[in-house]
Amino acid sequence: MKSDLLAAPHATAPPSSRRALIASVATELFHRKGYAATSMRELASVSGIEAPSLYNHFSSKETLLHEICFGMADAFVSTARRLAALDLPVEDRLARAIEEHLRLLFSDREAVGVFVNEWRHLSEPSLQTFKALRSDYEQFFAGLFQEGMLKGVFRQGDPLWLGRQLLLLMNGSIHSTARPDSEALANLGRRFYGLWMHGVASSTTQPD
Amino acid sequence: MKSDLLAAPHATAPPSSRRALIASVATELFHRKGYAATSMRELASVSGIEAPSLYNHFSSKETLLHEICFGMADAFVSTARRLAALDLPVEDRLARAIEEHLRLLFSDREAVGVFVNEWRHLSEPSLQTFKALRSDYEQFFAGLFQEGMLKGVFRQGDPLWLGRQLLLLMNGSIHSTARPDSEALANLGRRFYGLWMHGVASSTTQPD
DNA sequence: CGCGCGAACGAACGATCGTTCGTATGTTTG
DNA sequence: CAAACATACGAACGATCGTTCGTTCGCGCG
Repeated sequence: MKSDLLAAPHATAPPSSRRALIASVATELFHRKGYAATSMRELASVSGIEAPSLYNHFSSKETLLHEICFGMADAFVSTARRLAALDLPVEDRLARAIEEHLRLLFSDREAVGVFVNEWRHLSEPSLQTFKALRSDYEQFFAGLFQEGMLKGVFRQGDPLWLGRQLLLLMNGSIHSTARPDSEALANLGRRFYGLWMHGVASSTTQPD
Repeated sequence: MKSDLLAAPHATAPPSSRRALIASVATELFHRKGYAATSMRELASVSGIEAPSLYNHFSSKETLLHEICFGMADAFVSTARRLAALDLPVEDRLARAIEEHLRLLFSDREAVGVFVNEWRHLSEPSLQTFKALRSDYEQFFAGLFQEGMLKGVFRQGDPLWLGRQLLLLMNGSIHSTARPDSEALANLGRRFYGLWMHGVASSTTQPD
């Protein structure tokens, strides 16, 4: 196995090796048309290559999917591990988690799209492993809410539900067309944080 | 063979005609495996029929998808039209919209799953029409937020963004395993409304 | 120079795809 | 009873699927 170029957060930069080019094209096609609706021949054609040559770089179609999905999953989980170790008030850690999640999300939107929508086409045992990683990441967010509730910073509720909903919300942002620069990204993060913390009601109205 | 006798006392909603049974099975398969990954032969097999016989009821595979997607789209849009005509304070109309959206969502989760995830496999011109219906529905929610902002009930923000995010959030609920009864559904609606209105922060903390 | 090897290709494999055709079998209608 | 119709099926169509095979080409290295 060569270097894991998928982990590097460059979306548009031209990959050096042929292998990385194929992975990048596959990511785009899997995202736009779906895994099942993308054929190896089309992938080859867009890559400027013949279909059999693909198998000099990837042993199967599913290997491509595997690499994309687990590349993103590892990135998310390792980010979560890093954030969990931070010594900050829980609401600040939440803000950081939102910010980092969005940063990762926009570092390669197409890969995230595949990660979010196409993972179900993985076969066992990869599927099990993937779900476990996904659950880890959800648990990290759930843990933030749980801790915040214990400390009285957050209203009571189901922490796992809240974690999943927040992730759902952020992941939906990849559908917005504009590619945000780092400033716009920070703004988006504050927007999510504000919405999640205080909702849409004007501050004059009171909670029930 | 008269296998109709077996089809009578079936699982959730016993479809009267063969046509409805096929549509129901197609919905389940398209939802669980995806449109592209579902073959007509498998659909036939699960329906207890041979593949060519399907074409006595539906003229093509895409016709099935079309019927599922537009069936849900029409239901959502007509509900929105009904709600828009209601003479209620805007925040109450939002609560009702959330409630009705959830009700529709859980009335047929599999169809909603197809509606949300598989519409992109429609071909033109249906695809255009579908997107237009979808946009109508988003605009309805955006309109609620816009009106709420003008009246000072809601904090300032991008109404279309808020509308899309709220829909995204609710649509994600179909992944939860439990089938809620009408009381649990009402609770879920209040949960969404509360979260959306006031966020997760405990009421002692203040917005920035 | 010659040897090995990764990378590319044309051909083609067996499987499966969506769909059509001809036909058989009731059931309804005149 | 006969004509008409809806529904089912087996066979099979052409297309395309993921993948394998045998081969060739070009390059680095002894």
